[in-house]
Amino acid sequence: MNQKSDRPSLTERVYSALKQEIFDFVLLPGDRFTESEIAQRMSASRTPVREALTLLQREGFVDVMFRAGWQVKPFDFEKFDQLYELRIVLEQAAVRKLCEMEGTPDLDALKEFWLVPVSGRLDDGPTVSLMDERFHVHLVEACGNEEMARVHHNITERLRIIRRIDFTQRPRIEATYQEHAKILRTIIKRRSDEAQRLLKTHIEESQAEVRKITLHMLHEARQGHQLPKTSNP
Amino acid sequence: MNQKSDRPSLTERVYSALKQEIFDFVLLPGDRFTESEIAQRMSASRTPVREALTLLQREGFVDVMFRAGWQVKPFDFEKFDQLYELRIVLEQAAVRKLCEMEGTPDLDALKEFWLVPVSGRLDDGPTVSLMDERFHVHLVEACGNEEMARVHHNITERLRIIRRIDFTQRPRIEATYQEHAKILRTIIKRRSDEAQRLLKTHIEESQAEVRKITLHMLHEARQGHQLPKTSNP
DNA sequence: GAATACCATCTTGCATACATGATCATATTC
DNA sequence: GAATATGATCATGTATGCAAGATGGTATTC
Repeated sequence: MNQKSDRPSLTERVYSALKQEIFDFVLLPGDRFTESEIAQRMSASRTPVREALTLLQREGFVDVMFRAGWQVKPFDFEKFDQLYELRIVLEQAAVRKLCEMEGTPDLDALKEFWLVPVSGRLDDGPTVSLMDERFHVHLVEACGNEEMARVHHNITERLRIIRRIDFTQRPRIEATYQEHAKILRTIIKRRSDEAQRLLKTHIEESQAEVRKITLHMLHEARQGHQLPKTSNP
Repeated sequence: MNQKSDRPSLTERVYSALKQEIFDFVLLPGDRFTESEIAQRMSASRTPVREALTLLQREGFVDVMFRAGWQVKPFDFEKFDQLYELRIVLEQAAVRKLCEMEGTPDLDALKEFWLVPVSGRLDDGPTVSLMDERFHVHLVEACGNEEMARVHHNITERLRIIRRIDFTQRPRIEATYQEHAKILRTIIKRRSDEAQRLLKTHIEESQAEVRKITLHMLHEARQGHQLPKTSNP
C-alpha cells in the first residue's frame, strides 16, 4: 500500500551529489554557481536541481541570491562554535540515557573498533576521521531517540567540513583512540557523570584543535596565495 | 550586495500557508491531497507547491507517495514522546546556560507576562497556549545559541499540534502560570539545578496531560463517529 | 581619466507540457 | 457471484518556456 518507492529520484541524487561536493571541497565555501551549471554537470534539468538546492539552503549549506546565482555558504566560525556546543548537549544527553538504560546498550560495533590494543589501531587520517564521526553518531543512535539522532546527524554533517582537519595530525589520532576507549569503558560501567565529563572534554579538545588549525590555515592563505573568495564579514 | 530579497516568494507563501493549515486542522493528520489541488487553492502553479511540500516533507509534516498523492503525516505518539524528550534536553541546556551567563540574561519580556499577580492573569486557552510556546522558545533564544534556538523552534512546531490540547482546561492554565513563574524566579536566582528540575517536571506534566487527553479523544473517536482516515498502525 | 548611463546577457522564480506509473471502476471469465 | 483482467484517469517526476530583475561591460559625458 504505502509504496514509499525507494527508487532514488533525480532530486535526491542531485541533493546527495551536491552535498558530497561541498564536503569534498569540489565546491569551496564562498564559491558561486548557477542552477544551469549544476544541471548540466549532473545531467538533469533545472527542476530537480532547484529542489535539491532548496533543501540544501534550508539546511544551511548554500545561499541563494535573488536572480543572481547561488553560493556555497562561507565559513562562519561562530556557527561552528554553536554547533559544537549543541553537539555536546545532545551527546551528553545520549550518554546519560545509555548509562541509565534498562537493558544493555548496543555498543558492540563501537567496542570492536575502539577497544583494541595499540597494535590494532589504524593511523590513516581520513579513515579515523570517518570512524570518529561514526562513533559519535552511533552513541546517539544507541540511546534510542530517533529524533535526537536525526538532529545530531544534521549537526554532524554541518560540522563535517571542518572536523576532518582534526585528523591531519598523528597525535590527535592517538588521543582520539584513547579518549574514545575511556568514554566507552565508563559508559559500560554506567558512570554517567564521569562519562559525560569525558565526552565533553573530548569534543572540546577536538574543537580547540580544529579552531587552531583553521585559524592558522586562514592566516597563511591571507598572507600568501589567494583565498577562495570567501566573503566573510 | 547580498540582496537577500525579503520579498516573500510564492514557495514561501505556500509553505507557510500549508503549515498553518496543518496546525489549524484544516488539513487533518492522515488526510490525503494532491499538488494540483493545493496549487489551485493557493492560486499558484505546481512548481512552488512542490518546493514547499518538499520542505515540509523533510521537516516531517507530510509524506509523499510515489505518483499517488501526498498525505499529512498521521499522529505518531512515539515521535511525540521523542520530541518531548529532546525539548527537555535542549531547554535544560538553555537554562543551564542562562544561569551560568556572565551578564544579565534578557528575560524582561517573560517577566512582564508571567510574573504578575493572580488578578492580572489571562484565562483564554488559545492565548495562553501561544504565550506558553513563546515562553519556552524565548528561554532558548535568550541563551544565545542560535543553532540551538533553530532546532528548538522546529521541535516546537512539530509539537504544536498536540500541545494546544493542554490548554483546553482551566486548571492547566493556572498550573502553567505558577510553574512558569517559579522557573523564572529560580533562573533569576541562578539556581541552575533547581531550575532545570522544575523545567523538566513542568514539561513532563504537560506531556502527561496531553497524552491523557489525546488518548481519550482517540478512544471517543474510535467508538463514536468516524476518525479521519489516519492509518496509524 | 573618472564617473555615470545604458544595453546585452545572464539568472532565478514561476508556469506549463509531457511521460511513466499508480489507482480505481468496469467488464470479463470461471 | 467472486475474482481477476483491463483500460481510462489521475498523480507525481522531470523538462522546458518565459518574464522580470540583477550584472557587467561599453560608450558617453564632463
